[in-house]
Amino acid sequence: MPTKKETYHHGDLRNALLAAAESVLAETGPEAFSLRAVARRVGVSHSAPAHHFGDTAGLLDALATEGFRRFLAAMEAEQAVAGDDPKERLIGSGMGYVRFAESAPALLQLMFGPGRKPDEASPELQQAAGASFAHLVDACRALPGAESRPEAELWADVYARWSLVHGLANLLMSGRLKTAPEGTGLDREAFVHSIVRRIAT
Amino acid sequence: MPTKKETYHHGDLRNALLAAAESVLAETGPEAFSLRAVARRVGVSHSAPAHHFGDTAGLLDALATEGFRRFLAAMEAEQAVAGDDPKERLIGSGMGYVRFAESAPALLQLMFGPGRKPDEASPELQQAAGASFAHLVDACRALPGAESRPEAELWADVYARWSLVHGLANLLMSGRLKTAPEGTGLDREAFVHSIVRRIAT
DNA sequence: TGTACATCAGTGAACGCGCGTTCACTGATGTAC
DNA sequence: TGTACATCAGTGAACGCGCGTTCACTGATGTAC
Repeated sequence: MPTKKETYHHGDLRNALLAAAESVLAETGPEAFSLRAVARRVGVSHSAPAHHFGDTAGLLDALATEGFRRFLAAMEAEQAVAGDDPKERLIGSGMGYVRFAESAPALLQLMFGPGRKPDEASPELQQAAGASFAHLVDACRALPGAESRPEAELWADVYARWSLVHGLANLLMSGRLKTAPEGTGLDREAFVHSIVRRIAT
Repeated sequence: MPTKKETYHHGDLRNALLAAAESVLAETGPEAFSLRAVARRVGVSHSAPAHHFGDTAGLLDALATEGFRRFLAAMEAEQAVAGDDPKERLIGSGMGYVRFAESAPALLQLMFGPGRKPDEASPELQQAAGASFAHLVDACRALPGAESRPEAELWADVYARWSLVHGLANLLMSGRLKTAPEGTGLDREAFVHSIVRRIAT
């Protein structure tokens, strides 16, 4: 009586491979990423991944797609907690963005990093990424007074907010803001929040 | 009579290797980077790079150091052109930041990307990176009214500005802002400038 | 309910490749006398 | 000015390694009758 079902067929190998790929990416970095390393982690033959994803790019593409879905979910969750005020909701989304970056940095790097040009991605990936962008645009357009602003300024607002939060996420991920600067009297979380809050001004 | 001096000794192999490393990084991406590829490009034996840099990490560390120096020079140059007004000078630095990112994206990725944690870098690299950060802080402290702001807000200003410009640079590099959005009536350069300008508000 | 067969999921040996590292070497340069 | 010798810069063959890809295979599952 085996503890696990030790069947020849895995049953959910595709998802297991995705999860393992994320771990490998997080633990060993993108340089050391390989299909064989992923297969090894799942305990499956090294040629199994190709069955599901074709090649490395296929696996990473699928992983990035899943990443964007979780990313959007993280922003929506924090936004929902923030209540009804459009400003607070926008700030909530921003905090969701940053928290996702801290909880899954390797994934965010994969999603936004170089080498994965948006227009070369699979349709699923493009759609998932597009939904995240739409979320941001909606949150900006919901701000009071947004409808009366010129289009050029509105778009500059959108990209400035995106840039700020995206840049902050990257600085945090690359270890450039491990603690709040001395003299602020804030802990890191509060300091980060005080920066993110500026997207709603 | 050979066209070039075909001496056994290269003469300036170290710099030639750095330049080649940058090209390789830019053209084939960090995944395909290898000491052998760099040596090949310079036309030198594959074991020559190890003579100068020890290993891959040593070469990349040296390249990142050079990157930070050029990065700072780019910001200082644009700042100098901007004139005397502290706001305009800050905006100039920001534009220098963004332009450097567009002219040498692979280098900026190397400098700020994951895997090169700042506190594991060589002293030269840390110093070059520190000088760039100091440049930003100085530009912020030179703004009118800066001396009367609370320390916590001043630091939040610094990091918010850095985040915005750094995030914008990354979005540009990853191909997410190839043209200004429709309806803005701006070209890309002007749109980018309208975003960067917000760091001086 | 039983049987035959097609399809699907995963195996594992084999291959060729580019990599980093090592090491004995050789050509060029600088310095001491 | 000439010679000897140490040092430095770069060579190239060899090695072992992990990789992606290929391919004939086998075990499990589903479907038709």
